[in-house]
Amino acid sequence: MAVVLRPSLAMKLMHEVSLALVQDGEADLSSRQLAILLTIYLEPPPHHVRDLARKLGVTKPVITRALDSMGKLDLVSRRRDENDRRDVVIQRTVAGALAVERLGDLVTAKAAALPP
Amino acid sequence: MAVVLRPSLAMKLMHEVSLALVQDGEADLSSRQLAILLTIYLEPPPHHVRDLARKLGVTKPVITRALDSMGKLDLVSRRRDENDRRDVVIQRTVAGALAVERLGDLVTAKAAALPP
DNA sequence: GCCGTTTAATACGGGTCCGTAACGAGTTCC
DNA sequence: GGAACTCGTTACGGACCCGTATTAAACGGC
Repeated sequence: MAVVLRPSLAMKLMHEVSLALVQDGEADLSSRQLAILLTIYLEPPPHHVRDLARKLGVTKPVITRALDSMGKLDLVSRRRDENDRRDVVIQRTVAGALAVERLGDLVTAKAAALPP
Repeated sequence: MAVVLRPSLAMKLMHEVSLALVQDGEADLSSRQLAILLTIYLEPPPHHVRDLARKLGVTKPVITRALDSMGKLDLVSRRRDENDRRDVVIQRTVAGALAVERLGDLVTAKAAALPP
């Protein structure tokens, strides 16, 4: 079995988390950027633009631009694949790993503070 | 006690939920809009523009515009307060309640499917 | 070597959202 | 009744994101 979470508590949790993310005004990631970031850090590498586009059901330019934005924030980085130089391998960064870890801690804390 | 959720599981949960929201391509709400929507539906009324702006730490035009957008989607509605006609009271709608409920069900389902 | 395929990136036009500033309507206090 | 204030909205210029279409580089079969 896994995590037991009634819908009313799930909504409360989403509320607390979304409020906290908006209030600190830090990240400012779009929902797609967040989905991309979490995929990169939670699923096993290697990650390519085409895979992310297919997985999220969006076009490749969406991924390219999101990587540009998150790259500026040092949340991800890119490297040419030397075996097939058409490919770009998306890599994790220390700052990105920290940001994902902080998000996990935030959700955990909000979940622990929920009423019974 | 409340919901026990290790950080690694919390991140997995966020990942699943954000992926599902992006993939179905339905709602397309910004993070601020989501925070506003959940506040309206999970905290006791009445809700006013100024309160939401203060709670989220954003300016009032942000709230006005978010209510415009979500009003077009029939997720919220507005009404003048007859006691003080400067005030606008933000009201829930059936479609909005359904959307919030669906989100709660989604999070619940993803949580239940998490590994132990 | 050549041509078709695949990859990521870029150009473009359109839409949305932002914060600051200004605004009109309504209330309060004297 | 008039000044000061509060409330929500709108105007504006700038930034970001989107999907389609196009591009340039690289690969692979022949």
